[in-house]
Amino acid sequence: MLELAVLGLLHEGPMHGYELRKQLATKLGAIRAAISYGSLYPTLRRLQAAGWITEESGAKPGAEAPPLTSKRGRVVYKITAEGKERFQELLGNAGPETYEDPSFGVHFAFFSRTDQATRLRILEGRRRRVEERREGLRDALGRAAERLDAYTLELQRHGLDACEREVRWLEELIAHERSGKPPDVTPPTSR
Amino acid sequence: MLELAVLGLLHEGPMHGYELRKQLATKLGAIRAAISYGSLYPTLRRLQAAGWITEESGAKPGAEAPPLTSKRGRVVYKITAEGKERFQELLGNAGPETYEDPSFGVHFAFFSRTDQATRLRILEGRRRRVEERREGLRDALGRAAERLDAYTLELQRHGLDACEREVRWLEELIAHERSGKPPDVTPPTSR
DNA sequence: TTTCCGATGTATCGGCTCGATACATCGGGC
DNA sequence: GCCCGATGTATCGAGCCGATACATCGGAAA
Repeated sequence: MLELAVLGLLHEGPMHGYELRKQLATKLGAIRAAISYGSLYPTLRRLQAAGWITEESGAKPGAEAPPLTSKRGRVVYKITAEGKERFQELLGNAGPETYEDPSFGVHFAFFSRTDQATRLRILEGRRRRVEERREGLRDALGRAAERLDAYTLELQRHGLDACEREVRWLEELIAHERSGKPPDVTPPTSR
Repeated sequence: MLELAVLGLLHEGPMHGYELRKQLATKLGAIRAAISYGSLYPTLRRLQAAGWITEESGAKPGAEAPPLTSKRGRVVYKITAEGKERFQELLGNAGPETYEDPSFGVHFAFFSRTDQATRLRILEGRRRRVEERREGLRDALGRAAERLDAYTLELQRHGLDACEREVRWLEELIAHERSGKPPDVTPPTSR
């Protein structure tokens, strides 16, 4: 999940870890408040070991040359050609078949880099999963209503409401997507 | 998080792992579809090592005596007195200060075993966290609106909507809680 | 001026949870 | 008699998190 997000951000330009985390926070702010460094740095290692990204030690040879920090300078990461391929591959793969799947949000956040057919496939997959969960909650509210206390039932109702709302949201997105007109997408400094 | 849920369920009677997972699925259905065995069994080990629960090997000395399974019979877990104390302690502790905190739902699901003051404290804590997240998303939508593409913005809007909805839900619950009248709580076979 | 603090920055560690997998039994339908 | 789905216990590797450590830098307060 982080793999996709990191590749997606580095696709827009080289960055060091701290900056990556901040960008992640705004780009994925709707999914998760912030990414832990305990996840980020190991992910960067994995990506580097796999050859998807490379490390460029801080001091650029260009304009502002002074090595910004004396000891252990900032490490700038850059996506490779293989990394871009990997990114496209990950964009197409739907996440696991669970409702709690956090990767849907990541996929969605990078929809402006995804072709319409894939967008539709991902949206419909998500809809199916949310619908399944919705049915499960409806059953639970109907079947075992007497065996659960009022608070638990209230929680289920709230969960059911959230599911119904998300399904409607997805329906709108799917309809909009099918209508051919992709929304006014302004790809962020797409290069 | 699982610790609280398992203690809460075993509080209502002894159970073996498989049954525990099923009960968990209905009780926490609004939080998480199902709990992985890869989480459940290690949790049972931890609880047992800490002395919160004990293991009663399957065959009861009572009526249906035949050892239900020949090899490796089902293992029935039972909460201890210390376990009940621990459960009450956990009920009072609010989870971490994050929005994604899954333990809020678990706390809520066991509200019928919680005193009203604690219920209010937990609800207000949750409200504060969701409000903070809501403000963060509002800022992001206002401030960096031009720097993000249409899909990312749509995702943020949906997240913001969910936050506002949850705050309203919490407001209602808090008002109801403050009005003194605890909802028609029917504690499930409280013993 | 010195001191202190918050932002910037990299990194590890233990612990929890997940999905996949393995293995075994039981009851019922074909 | 056979197979299959539900029941049942259990482990493994991997991902992610929160806590923690350490270090620098600019500016505000003292």
